[in-house]
Amino acid sequence: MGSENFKILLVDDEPDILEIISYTLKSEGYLVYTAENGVKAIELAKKVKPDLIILDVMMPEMDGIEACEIIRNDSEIGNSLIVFLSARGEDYSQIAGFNAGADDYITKPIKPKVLKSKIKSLLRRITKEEGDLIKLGSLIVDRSGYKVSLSGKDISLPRKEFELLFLLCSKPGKVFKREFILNSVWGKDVVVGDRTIDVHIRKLREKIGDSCFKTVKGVGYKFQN
Amino acid sequence: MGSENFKILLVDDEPDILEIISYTLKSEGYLVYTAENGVKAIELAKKVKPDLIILDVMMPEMDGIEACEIIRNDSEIGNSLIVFLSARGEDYSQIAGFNAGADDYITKPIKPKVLKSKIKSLLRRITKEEGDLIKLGSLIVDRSGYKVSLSGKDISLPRKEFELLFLLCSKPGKVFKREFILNSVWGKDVVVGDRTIDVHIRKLREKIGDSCFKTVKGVGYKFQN
DNA sequence: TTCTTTTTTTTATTAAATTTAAAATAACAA
DNA sequence: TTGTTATTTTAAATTTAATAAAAAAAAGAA
Repeated sequence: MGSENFKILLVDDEPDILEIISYTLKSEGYLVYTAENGVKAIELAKKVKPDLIILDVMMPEMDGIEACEIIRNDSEIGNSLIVFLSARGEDYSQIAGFNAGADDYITKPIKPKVLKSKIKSLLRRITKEEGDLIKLGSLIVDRSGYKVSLSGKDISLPRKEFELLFLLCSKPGKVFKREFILNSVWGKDVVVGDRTIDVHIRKLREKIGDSCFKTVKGVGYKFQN
Repeated sequence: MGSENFKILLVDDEPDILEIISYTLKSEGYLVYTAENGVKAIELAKKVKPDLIILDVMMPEMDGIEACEIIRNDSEIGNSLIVFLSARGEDYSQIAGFNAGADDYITKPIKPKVLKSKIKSLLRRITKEEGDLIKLGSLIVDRSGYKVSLSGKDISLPRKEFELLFLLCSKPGKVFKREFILNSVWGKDVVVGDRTIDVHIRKLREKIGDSCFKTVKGVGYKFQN
C-alpha cells in the first residue's frame, strides 16, 4: 500500500548480512539505516527515530537483547517495533528476546521473502491498528474483527468491502475521490477497472443501508448518516 | 503537528491516573483540563467546551455513564467526543458506555501509545483540513464534502458548479474575469464555449440565491452577499 | 489434493445526471 | 433604431454511475 517510506534500522555485526538485508529492504521502498553494534544503534535510533529496528541477537560488546531493553526503556524510541535475528534453533534467544520486549523474530538463514512479508505485516500493524474502532450513531465499525454492528446487529464483511467502509467512515462527510479510494483500499500499483469501486459501494449499500453512502458524481463517495 | 490545540477534559477519581494521562496528552500538545468527579466535570465542561472528554466509568458519586448521559443531553457540550476508561474485561461497561453515547473506550491499564493513537484518530475524524471551509454569513462552503450549507440546509452540488462557487467565494467581492474562471474551473487547455459559464452561474443562482451573484458586464462575475 | 463456496473483478447494459451547445429572449448603450 | 452582451430556455452530447450477470480468483472444507 502507500509505502509511507518507513524507516528501518538494521543492526548486525556482519557486513555481509547488513548488505543483503539492506538491499532487500531498500528494494521494497524502505529507508534503511545500518549500525554494526548496539551502542551505535541506539545512538542512531535517537537521531532517525526508526519505525522498526532489526536487531541481531548475537553481537560483540552489547548484544541484541541488552540493546532491546535499553531501547524499550527510552521514551524517545521506546515504541519502535523491534525484530530479532537469531540463528535457527537458538530457542533460548527467542524467549529472551520476547522478554526483552521484541515484537517478532526472524531466524537465520534469512529468506528475503519471509523477511519482506514479516516486515510488511508488522508495519501494517502500526498503520492500521490505530483507532481500530469507529462509532457513528448506531453503526460501530470494528477493525479488529472485520465486522460492523448496525443498531445491535452484527454484520460481517469481506475484506475489501470492510476496508472501503472503514475508509469512508474514518472521516464522515468527507468526499473521497475515486482515485484516492483506489490507492488506499486497492493499493498504489494494483490496476482494477473503473466499475470495481461502484460494485463494492453497491454491496455496502445493500448491507448497511442505501441512504448513508452518497455519490458525488465526477468526484467520489462519502459516508453520511 | 498541525495540532490545533484541542481541549481535552480528563475525568477520573484517581490522582495518579489523572497525572499520567495528563502528562501524556500534554506532551502531544493538547490542552488538558482535569476533574475528579462527574459533577465537577460537567461544570468545567460547560466552561471550557472541550473537544473531547475522557471519562472513567467507575467513579464515586456520579459514575462515568451517568455523566455521559447528562453531557450528551446538554446542548452546549453534547457534541463533544466522549471516551470511556474501563478496566479490561468489564465488557458490560463497554456496552453500557456505548448506549450512553460514548464514541470510544480505552481499557485499563492504559498504554500511552494506544491512548495517543486513539485520541489522534478520534480528533482527526472531526477536523476539517485547512482551507476546506469557507463561511460567509449563513453560507458555508465545504470543500471536503462537496456541499454547501445555506442557513442550516444542506445543498449538494455537482462538481463544476461546486468548483465555480468555491472559486467565487474564495474572494468575496472580487470580480473574476471570465477567462480566469475558465482557467481555474475548466482547466487551461480545455476548450468550452463561452456560454458555459453563464449556464453554471444560473444554476448557482437557482440553488444558492439570485442576489449574491453579481454580473459585471464585459468582465465577469463576483460573489457578494 | 479436489470440490465447493465466497469474494473480487470484469463486462455489458441501462439509466441518470452533468456539461455543452444552440436558439430565443431580454437588457442596454450608442 | 441597431448592435452588443447577458440571460434564459431547451435540446443534444457526453460523462458518469447503477445494475445485473458472468468470469476469475481466492479461500475453505472435505
